[in-house]
This record gives sequence, structure tokens and C-alpha cells, in this order.
Amino acid sequence: MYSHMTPHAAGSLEARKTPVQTRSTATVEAIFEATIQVLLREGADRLTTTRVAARAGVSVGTLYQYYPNKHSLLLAVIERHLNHVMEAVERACMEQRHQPLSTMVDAVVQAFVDAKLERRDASVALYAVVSESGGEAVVARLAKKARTAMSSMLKTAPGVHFSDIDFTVFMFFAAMAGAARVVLEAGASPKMVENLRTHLVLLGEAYLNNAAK
Amino acid sequence: MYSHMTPHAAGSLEARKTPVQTRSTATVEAIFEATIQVLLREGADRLTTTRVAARAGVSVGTLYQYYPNKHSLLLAVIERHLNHVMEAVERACMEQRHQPLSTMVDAVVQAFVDAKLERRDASVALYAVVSESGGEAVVARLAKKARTAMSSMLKTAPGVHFSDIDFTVFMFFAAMAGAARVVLEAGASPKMVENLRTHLVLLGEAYLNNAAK
Amino acid sequence: MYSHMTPHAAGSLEARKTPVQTRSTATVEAIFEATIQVLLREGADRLTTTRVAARAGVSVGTLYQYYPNKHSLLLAVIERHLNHVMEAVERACMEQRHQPLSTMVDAVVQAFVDAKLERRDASVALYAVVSESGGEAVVARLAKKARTAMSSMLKTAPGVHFSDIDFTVFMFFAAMAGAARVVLEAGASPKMVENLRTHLVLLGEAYLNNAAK
Amino acid sequence: MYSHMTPHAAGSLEARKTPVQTRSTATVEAIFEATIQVLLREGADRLTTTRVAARAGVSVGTLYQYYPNKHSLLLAVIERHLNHVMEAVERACMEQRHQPLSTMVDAVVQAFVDAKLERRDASVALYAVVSESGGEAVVARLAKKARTAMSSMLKTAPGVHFSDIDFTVFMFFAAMAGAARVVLEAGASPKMVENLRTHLVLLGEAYLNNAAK
DNA sequence: CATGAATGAGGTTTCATTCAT
DNA sequence: TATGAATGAAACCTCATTCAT
Repeated sequence: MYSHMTPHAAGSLEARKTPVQTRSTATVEAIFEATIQVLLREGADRLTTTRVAARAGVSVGTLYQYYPNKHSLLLAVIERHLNHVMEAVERACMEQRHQPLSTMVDAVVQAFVDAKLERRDASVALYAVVSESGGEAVVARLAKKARTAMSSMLKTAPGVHFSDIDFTVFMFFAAMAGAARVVLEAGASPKMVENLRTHLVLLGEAYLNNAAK
Repeated sequence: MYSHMTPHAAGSLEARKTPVQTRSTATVEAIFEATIQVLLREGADRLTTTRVAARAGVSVGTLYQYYPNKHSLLLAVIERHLNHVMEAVERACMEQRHQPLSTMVDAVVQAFVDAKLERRDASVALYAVVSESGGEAVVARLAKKARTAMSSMLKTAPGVHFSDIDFTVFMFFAAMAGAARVVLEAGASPKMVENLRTHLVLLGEAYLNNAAK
Repeated sequence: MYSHMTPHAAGSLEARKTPVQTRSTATVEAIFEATIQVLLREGADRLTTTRVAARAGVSVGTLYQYYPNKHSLLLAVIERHLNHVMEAVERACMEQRHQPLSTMVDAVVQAFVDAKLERRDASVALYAVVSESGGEAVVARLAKKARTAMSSMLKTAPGVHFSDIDFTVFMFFAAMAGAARVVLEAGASPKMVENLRTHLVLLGEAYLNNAAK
Repeated sequence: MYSHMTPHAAGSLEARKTPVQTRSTATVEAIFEATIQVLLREGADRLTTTRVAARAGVSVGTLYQYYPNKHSLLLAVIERHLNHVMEAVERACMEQRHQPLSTMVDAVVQAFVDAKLERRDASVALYAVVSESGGEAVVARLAKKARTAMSSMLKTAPGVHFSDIDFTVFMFFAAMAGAARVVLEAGASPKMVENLRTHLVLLGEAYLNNAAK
């Protein structure tokens, strides 16, 4: 699942131990999945550390050995998921340097939507939980990374120049993420998701071309 | 504040009384404001019915006379705020029929942003609670009303035709709302808000023109 | 039981409400007695807020309405008991002004021992709990009041002068309290308690006469 | 540190191993010191077996190899410290036989205060834990040994006879220990400690002379 | 033997909701 | 009708103790 990430939270909410052994890694993995499952099946308000531990097949005590409190668990899960998505976007941005603008947009949209869909359950589940526990900071941090990659890519697009590239990218990202959120939260059909891809590309190309001098 | 709304909850959680008397209206009003204040000053996790009642200057018992439970209170507050925003959009849509597309876009964007800013505190505060307690359904319902108004308006735009007007409007709305959310949650400066308006218009025009055949 | 005292704790651990009504007063009273009972029957380590509430015949929630946390409950109980004892001592000191030294000592010893015995259960129970939760500060504060009263009384003793009256009184008090503690904790028989009184008077007279120039 | 003591608990909580090897002795030593440190730095309520083990530089498992449970650890630590103090007193009593009463008192007071001060940290730290887990029994047992030694010594004092020597010694001890406790817990300055010594001698001489027929 | 991850009972505290006054 | 004290289920978290490695 995803890449190898140690459980941890931002700021003073440091993880309590790093899983060097296989058993630990499996435990962390199980806790991550359990969090998503509980979130999806029971809802954000029924997401308790006890329930997560139970579904993960470990004791509460074990959960607290990896995360000092519920807050840090949520942040870690959010970070892990978003990191996955943002890395996909960054990768796409690296690969599309010097390509035409339309190619760039297409690549970024597909990478973003693909990554979201790959863990559609997690995507949807976590929407309900970022606004609690200052998840916004984590979101903001990781989104900035992706935007930086995108800005940097766009500067290599042949024949285009953006007067305010940072805000332009910011808007594009916010629009893309916002639209994807609504579509996924609505439990959209594959057909709708296809529509999302098409229109996101349409919107991106139109907006970026328009914003470019 | 806002228009006259009866406190109520979706589904089976009907309001217990209709505020025909002035005192009732004032109480409902006070509870609404108190909810926003508590949300902003204490955070979503410290939003308790007792605290809301205290800040509203009434007893918990009284609060429960107006709302059968916390859930219904939140839904009512969300509905009240969103209704205000969506009505502003609908009004704009009514007024812009038969105008050029760019005028339409501008009017809708300004109406939306104005309405959000008018109660910026409420907008920001409520982002944190919609995901709890199925607020999404309320959001979806009211958003649909606004989208319907917009679709209807767009059909009167001279010289343009949309192949999939519903999805197009859906995307535009999602993008606009998503971008506004990120900007407001970030506590943006007036300068940033100005930027938001400009680029939202830019994005809307570009996308809708592009989506129109 | 004792005098009328509102439940409260030192510092920021203020009581949550003042019992103006009869029911509240009875509740506070019940909680106080329950704390002593649990302490005596179950021991300090089994003193839980749940158990205290249960024995008091109220719900935990009610307990927390009067004391914001376990700590403040303990401090309040300690304060209440010690206040009772120290007030008895102070009263004795007021009454013995200008009496001979031996009369003074006898009065103070009897007042102290009487007060302790009056709530012997509480005295013994609370020994086990002062060292937790910074009860020492409360003890120190109340002890100081009593010592002040005693110093002031001793200054009126005819024909005696103390070079370091404060420390002398401090020593006498510490010795008296220490001895009483050991005797009571040992579950002493009435005979032993009688012995305690006699020897405390003996010790006090001897020491104070010796310490006086 | 102190004399050679095997780790053990009172009653049925016998030690699991006898530290004949140096490593064991060192471990026991480290655990003892760690307990004091944790007690002083974190407080009695944060005294956990895991924390003690960590500070001692061993694993919890190892700690449990030496002490079957937390209770026995505390008892052992208390015993170790008090034994040190009481042995000092006993030694003094042995040396002062047949000396004048005032010499005896002085020697006992100095031995007691010296021993307490030698491990002032331990003295203060342990006050907070004796009342938990029936430490009183250990205290009572060791105190009795010292009192026996003192009674024996007093019987050799020239020219004095006590009608109730046991209770007299009991009182003197309780007073001395009580006063020392208050002074040390208050974090007294060297000046105060000097005062304590002087007045303890004063008090002891006065009381014992008075109690002797 | 030593280690330290895992366990889970149980402690403290909160808060939505009720109902006697 | 308004009040707010009382309720108690349930959440979060700790920590003594065990046992596989």
C-alpha cells in the first residue's frame, strides 16, 4: 500500500516508535486500513481509537504505541494518503516538462484522478476528517509541494507565459481538487468519473490558456 | 440576518416550533450566531449544545425546545447559511437572463463571493462541520437549486449552446466553491480575495466558452 | 458535619458551582463522606471518581459538576477536614490568651486531639492522600494559620519570652501532628490515645518552657 | 550506596533472585536510583515501571525479574532507604550507652538528621509513596527496631528512670520524624536544617528529662 | 536471561439529553 | 415555558504485566 512511510504526525505529535520490524510494519498498515474502513462504515463521529484498533485486529494499547493520540493518528493517515496523491502529481509534472500545455494539463489531471481513484475509499473517507484536528495544515503543506512542481513544469511550456503563475496554479489546483471532491463524495458512477476527467482537462486547458499572456 | 427561515432539520428531524413570535425569532437568531461564534472561538470539537446555549444567552432546555438534537441544530445552521448564499446566486441568475455569457459569469461569481464574504465568519466556521452529521446532503440539495437556476440562465445566453449543460454547470460550481473554500480557509487578505474574483471570472469564462460548442 | 463550606480547590481548580440549594448542599456533603469511605474501605489507589460518585449515590457527571477533576475533589476534602481541625486550634488559642503556659499547652493539645478524633476516620483516610496532588500546599497553608494563632497566644503568656517563637511553634506543631499521625495510623486504642494526650502535654510543656528564655 | 540489601518485598512477595553477581547488584542499584529520580522529577503519579526501567537503563522485563510487581519494588526501595536511616540511629544508640542523657539525645538527633540529609532526595521522594501500597507496615517495622535500640540505650542512662519508656521513646521518635518530615518537605535551607537540629535536641532533652521521674 | 511489543482492564472526563421545578 | 442539575454511556488514554523472540 502506497510507499513506505513511518507513522508520524506533524509538530509535537511525534510517532512513538519506528517500525523497523516486519510485525510493526504490518501493524501500522493494518491501523491505516482500519481507520479508512471505520471512517467509511461508521462515519467520522463513530471513529474511535478503540474501534480502529479492534478492526485492525490489535489492542488499543498497541495503537497508542504507534500514535500518541487520536489526533496524530488522523494526521498520519491524512498525510499518508495525500502524500501518495501529491507524489503522483509531482511525478507527472517531472515527466511533462517542455511538452505542450495541453499535454501537461492532461497528464496532471489524469495523474491526480488516477491517484484519487486508486484509493477512492480513502479519498472519500478522509474528506470527512481533515477539517477536524487541523488537517488543513497538512493538506496545505502537501498541496504546496504539488503546486510548486506544477509551476515549475508550466514555466517550461513552449510559447506560453503566465503573469501570475503562482495564483494561476493555485486556482487550477483548488478547482480540480474541489470538483473531484464533489464528484467522489457524491459516489459518482464510472461514467461520471469519465466526465470529470474530460471536463477537468477542458477546464484546465481553457483556464490556463486564458491566464497565459 | 439573512431571510426568514424556520429552524428545521432534514428528514424526520422536524423543528418543534415555528417562530411566529418575535421572541422565538430572536432566540433562533441568537442560537445561530452563538453556534458560529462557538465554532470559531472554540473549534468544532468543543461545540457543545450547552456552550451554544450559554453563548446564546438561553438555557440548554430552551435550545432543545427549538432543535430536537445537536444534529438538527447543525443542519439548520448550515442550511440557513447556504440558503443565503444560494439565494444570492439564484437572484443573480434571474437578473442576467439573455445577457452575454461573460456578463452572466461575472454576475454569478460576484454574487457568490459577495454572499460568502458577507458572512465570512460563518462560511469558514461551517466548513468544519458539514462533513459531520451528513451535512453534505443539505449542501447538495441547495447547490442543486443554484445549479438549476444557472442552467436555466445559461440557456438564454445568446449564441452559445452547451452539449452537456448540467455537468458543465456542475463543474463550474464545484470549481468555484472549491477555490473559494481554499482561499477563505487560508484566511486570505483582501488582495487575495480580489485575485479570487478575477481568476474565478477568468476561469468561468474560459471554461464555459470552451465547453460551449 | 463540620461548618458550611463550599466545595472548592486552590488555584485554578475552582469549583464549578456553589451549592445554594439544599439539594446541592446535600450532594456535596454526600460526596465528601463518600470520599472518606472509599479511602478507608478501598485504599488510596482504589479511590476513583466513579467509585466515589457511586458511594455518594450520585452519577459521575454530578460529581464533575461540583469538582472539575479528581485533584480538586481531593484538595477540597483535605481542606475541609484540615480547616475543621485548625479552626478548633485557633479557637483554643483565642480562649487561652493570658493564661499560664501550661494551661495554654493543655488547651491546644486537647483541641487538636479532640478535633482529630471527632473525624478520626477522615484524619486517617486523608493521611494517605495529601502527598498526592500537592495536598502539602493546602496543609502548609492551614497549618500556618494555626501556628500564627498559637504564636500570638504564646506572646501573652505571663512570665515567658521566646527568642525564636516562630520556629519554636513550628517545631511544636510538627511534633504534635507527627506524633498524632503515627498514633492514629497505627489504629491506636483509647488507652493509647489517652497516652498520646498526656505525653503531648508533657512534651509541649517541657519543650516550650525550655525554649523560653 | 547504603549497605548490601537484597531486593525483596514484605509478605508473600518474595524477591525472585538474590544478587550474588556484580551485575545484579549494579542493576538493583540502578533501579533504586531510578525510582528516586522518577519520583522526584515526574511525581508519584507518573512513577511507572516502564519509566523506572528506562531511567535505570534496563528493560521492563528485567525489572520484573528482580521485583515481581510494582508494589514490591516500592516496598523494597522504601525499606532500603529507611533501613539506612534506622541503622544509623541504632549505631548511635550502641555507641552512647552509659553516657549522660543529653549526650544520648544529641547523638541520636544528629545521626537521624545526618542519615536523612545524606539521601535528602530519597527522603523527600519517598514521603510521597509510603502511604500507597501499605508502606506504613515497613516503616513501622523498621521504626520499631530503632526504638528498641533507643530504649535499650536509655536504660543505661545514669540517674534517670522512665516510668513508661516504650511510649516515651515512641513519642520522641514520632515527634522527631514528624518535624524532620515537615522541614525536609518544605525544601528547607541549611539554616532551617540547623535550626531543626538544635530544636530537636532541645525538645528531646526537655521531653525526656520531663518524662523521666 | 534480557528485551520491549502487545495486551486490555480500568481510570478520568465529557456531553447530549431529560425532566423536576 | 424556561431552567439547569442530573444522568450515564462512551470516549480517550495509561500502564502493570506477560511472553515470544
